[in-house]
Amino acid sequence: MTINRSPSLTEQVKAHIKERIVGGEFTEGRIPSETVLASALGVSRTTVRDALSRLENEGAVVRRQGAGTFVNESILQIRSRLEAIWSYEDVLQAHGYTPAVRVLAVEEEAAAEWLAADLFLTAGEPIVVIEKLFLEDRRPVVLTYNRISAGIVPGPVGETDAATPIYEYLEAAGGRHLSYYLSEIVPVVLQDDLAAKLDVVEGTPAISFREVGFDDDNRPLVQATSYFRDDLLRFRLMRRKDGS
Amino acid sequence: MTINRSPSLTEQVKAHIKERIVGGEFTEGRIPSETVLASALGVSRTTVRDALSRLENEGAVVRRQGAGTFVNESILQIRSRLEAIWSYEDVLQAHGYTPAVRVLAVEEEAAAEWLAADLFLTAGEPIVVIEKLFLEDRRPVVLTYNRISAGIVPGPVGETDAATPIYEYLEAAGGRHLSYYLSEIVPVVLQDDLAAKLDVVEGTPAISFREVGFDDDNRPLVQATSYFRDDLLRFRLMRRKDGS
DNA sequence: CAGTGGTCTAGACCACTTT
DNA sequence: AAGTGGTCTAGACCACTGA
Repeated sequence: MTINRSPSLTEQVKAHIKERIVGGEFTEGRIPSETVLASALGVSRTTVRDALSRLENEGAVVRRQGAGTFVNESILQIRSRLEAIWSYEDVLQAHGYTPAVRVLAVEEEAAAEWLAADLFLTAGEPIVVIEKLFLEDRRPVVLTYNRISAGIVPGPVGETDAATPIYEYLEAAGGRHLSYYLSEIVPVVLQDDLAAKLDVVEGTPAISFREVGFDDDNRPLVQATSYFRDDLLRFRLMRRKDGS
Repeated sequence: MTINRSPSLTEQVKAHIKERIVGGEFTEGRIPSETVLASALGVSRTTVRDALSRLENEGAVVRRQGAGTFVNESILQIRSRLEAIWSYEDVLQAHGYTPAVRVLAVEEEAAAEWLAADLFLTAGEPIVVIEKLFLEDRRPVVLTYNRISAGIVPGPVGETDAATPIYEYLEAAGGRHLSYYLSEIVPVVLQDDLAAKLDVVEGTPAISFREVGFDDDNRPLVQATSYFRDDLLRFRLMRRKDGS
């Protein structure tokens, strides 16, 4: 491991430790002490602590005062961690599928009441709706509707634009950085249209996300509604006592 | 604000800032700079940074290099943040309900195959199942099944034991500290028994959690399955780019 | 009691945003 | 150019765990 700046030392140390973790180097789950790591890597203990804190936040390790720092085996298995999902293609890939995207529709509409409220617009303003289907090989897994104010992406939205992940597109076309989603988890029963598009029998229960994506300044950028095939993709989550 | 140890300085600084946030003191959303806070509170900048980091992890504030630290208004509204939920009574209270718990059953059973796998037992070992219903005034909102190895709580489980939050009970009766849950989010359609207990018409879609609670040593303590009335309690979540 | 992580300080420099 | 958060150091002491 060669140490230089950018990415930061802390980030490099974090990556280094993570590598050793996934490499299975710490067989009993115990990670070397902070002092040992610091002197081995030639950095201060503070830097090592910073790196370990970030790994702890991700759930990769657990620290116990007086005892040591340990690998969190159970969390490493999870491939679809709800908090960490940003690209459905990545998620499908992590599940061993060969993902594909199909753009079903790109339409301009007038913002409905509820949508206007979500996006801080006034009802009737023009918005763009992108309807996409994510597939593993041939079977549909996720159906998404992204709704963006036409003011954010002035040009017409092409098919290839629509096919790129929404946060990339917002960055490229709108120059806006998608920072976080506020998501609502809603149970639904798939009927008619939705059942047909996801290729399931009518009446199949499914999870639906209704979420709003914000930029760094807490301004809403996009409203998204998604539907998932529970038999092909099931979400997991770590809930910790501290609430992080 | 008087500063003394225990809780730690950092924790006190964090609490202090949080108070001022919820008190609406930072009207434009801007929090004083780290240097200003440090000298005003008579602590080092490191301590202030530590406190702010924790607030950032909770989603309460956002930091932007070169610009400042800002209150995250949107997250403060959320009353049922999925990651932070540990007691359904607290959640119901936060929604303005008057919560109540009703213990429907406490039974001893032999562990089924799937449960044994979840709890690292062998099939057939004795387990205790606690069935509880959480109500707001008179309407049922949450139905939970907690399954614990009988070896963890050797004594018989009384009605009042069962009524206490599961993590408190495990602490008191079993001397085990519940550290985190690994949860699976499953869509279901409420039928028969479940529909009756939650007082909804058959065929109502609902969210269900299937989760396993672990202690600090990554040992499974309890398996829980829960069902929610979507019309009375809907879960929300912040999904950030970094993945924490 | 030795070793671990937790807290805290004071100070330096850097990267970035804003004016 | 001034001010902000981001990184990093070296060192001290404390709280806790485990042998």
